[in-house]
Amino acid sequence: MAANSRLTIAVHALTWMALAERRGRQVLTSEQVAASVRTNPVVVRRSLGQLRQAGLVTVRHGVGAGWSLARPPDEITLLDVYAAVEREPLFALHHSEPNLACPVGRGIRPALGRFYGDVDQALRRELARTSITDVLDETVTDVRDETLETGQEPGLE
Amino acid sequence: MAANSRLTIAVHALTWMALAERRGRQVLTSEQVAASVRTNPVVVRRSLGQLRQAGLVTVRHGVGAGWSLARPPDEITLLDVYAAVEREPLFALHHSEPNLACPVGRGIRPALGRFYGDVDQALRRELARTSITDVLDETVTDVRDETLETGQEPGLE
DNA sequence: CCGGCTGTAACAGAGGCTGTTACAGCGAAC
DNA sequence: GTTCGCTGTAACAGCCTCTGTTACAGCCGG
Repeated sequence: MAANSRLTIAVHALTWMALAERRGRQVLTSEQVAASVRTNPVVVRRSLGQLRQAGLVTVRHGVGAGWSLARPPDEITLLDVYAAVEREPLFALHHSEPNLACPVGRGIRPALGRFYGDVDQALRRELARTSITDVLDETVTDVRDETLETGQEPGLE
Repeated sequence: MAANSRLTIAVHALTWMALAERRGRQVLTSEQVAASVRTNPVVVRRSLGQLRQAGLVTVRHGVGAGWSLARPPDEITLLDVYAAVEREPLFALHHSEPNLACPVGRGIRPALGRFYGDVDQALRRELARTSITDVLDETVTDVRDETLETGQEPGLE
């Protein structure tokens, strides 16, 4: 278990929802998504819950409940997903306050904050360049020949 | 304790070494650096050890031992420090293999790997734009009036 | 040889993430 | 209104990372 795979889980879920939508299935349950990601349905619900709070997906309760995309998948970018799922800044400043008697200790936090802000902006600009549709197209490109043309269903049910 | 502050610690250490160098002190001990960062000397040695492996600093043993910059500080970029200090990729892929019976499960990992690679490149491009000298100048700008002109020493000894 | 500092192992505490169980709540369908 | 399936969420365990700390061997200039 290394870094944090929340962005991957969320994008995987959205990508599969986009594929299902293309095939006319508008609603998926957390269990169906979990079958593709191969994790526990609760993990998927936690992830989709964050996406719901960000307005990227909608949920229906009651019998026949499940999740749907709230927007066309080409209007959902990786930046939207990242912002919904990651709260911590990319780089943390000092955990304990540095020595304010030292010029570096006193001045480095605002300075680093500015540079880190620039890096964060660059990261977000790049994330905004890719949509869920882009991910889906790139994903199925790799498997089109083996699977899609045989009409296989998108995942276990 | 939130995210990871290793980049901050390493940049802080290098920035202070650059300031000390400007003032004619070529060698600093881990304890002197730790006094500015306000952490344990072992933490500093761990961090500087990674920078040494990356060729950014040199170390002297024996009496009068300590650390020096291996290159002029304007030739050390935040990317150099980042590469020396961070090993994990920015975003992790799935911990357990997704369901290969699903087209998304099968194709999404290489697809995401490509998009994540683009993001990583953008991040590194931005990090490469800033040098330790830039950080030092930005840092002392904030405190020049209060401290530098009074000739105060850079940190506790 | 001495003394000071590095290099590194070992360990503890805190916290995050994933995975899991359990259960209350909701609402469409009947 | 009842039923039933799924959501929403709490609670917990296991694992891992990071920071901080102690301890100690190794190195080398004087």
